[in-house]
Amino acid sequence: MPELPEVETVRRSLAPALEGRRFAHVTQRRPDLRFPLPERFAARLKGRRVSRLERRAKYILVHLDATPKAAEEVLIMHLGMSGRFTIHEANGASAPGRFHRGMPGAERHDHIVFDMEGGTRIVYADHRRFGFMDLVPEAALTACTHLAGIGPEPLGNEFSGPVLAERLAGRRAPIKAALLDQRTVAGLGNIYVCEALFRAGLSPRRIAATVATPLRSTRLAAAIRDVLEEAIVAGGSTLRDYAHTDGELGYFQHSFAVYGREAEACSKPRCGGTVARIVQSGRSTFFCSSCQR
DNA sequence: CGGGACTCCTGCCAGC
DNA sequence: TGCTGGCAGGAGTCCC
Repeated sequence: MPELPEVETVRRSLAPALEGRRFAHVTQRRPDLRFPLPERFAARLKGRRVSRLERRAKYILVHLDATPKAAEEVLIMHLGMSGRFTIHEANGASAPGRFHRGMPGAERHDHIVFDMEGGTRIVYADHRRFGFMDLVPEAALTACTHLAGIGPEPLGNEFSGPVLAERLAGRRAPIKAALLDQRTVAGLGNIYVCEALFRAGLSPRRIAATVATPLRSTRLAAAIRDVLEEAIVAGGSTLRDYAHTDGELGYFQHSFAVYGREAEACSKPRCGGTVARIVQSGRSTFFCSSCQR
């Protein structure tokens, strides 16, 4: 399940294959992913030159140059939970590990194929089809339905304890739910919320507004930033469906302190607690009730 | 408007 | 061995 570190890892590996290049041909193998693809999606991309790739929250933004007929546009891509890109270079060397998980017939889920000038082929596969793509005018990007209202980037300069405190003030939801809400902070998902709350020593059940103190919000903001930065360095986490564009796996999952560790001893020195699993708003939450308060 | 429940989809795995 | 049911979860929609 790609969260910010996984999406950032994908963005970085796609960038050299896309930036400065044109789409020679785009093959759309079904009319929709999670949502219908835009009208004439493949035709509108053909011939367009990519200026740069950017990430916002869990979205990859592919900026397209203007043409005589069209203004600058942005291809918005969201991986959902099982979206995966693989890059196949023109020399015939296809990405190793394409079917590394022994997925017979996986090509059934290859929904979009981007052929770039120069011969590089980028395949988007998404067997659960929770991902989606959209094409919007550059001028309308920040106001578009996907991005409007999304909170600050946790790795950006605009994110800090006071900023987080302001966004949690008055919120009656559990802090776990508030952090999963992309309007609070951009890019967090179930895993990194659990890990950040553990590092900050805060209970996931705590009412969000009670975290809006200088001490707690500063501690939590730092924990969020630290865990995301460490995960990016590790190439993200690989669970179930996520893999890099070359089929390689991230390895941050080995660094999880609580996620997926139900009934294990808390890793905090001298804590002595046990990792518990509870369900909050239909999602598993892992935490140590001994040192997370 | 905030918050929670429900929904989409498919693969995988535990349990019978 | 083969089937079934539960689970995984990002984010949109709907309802209170």
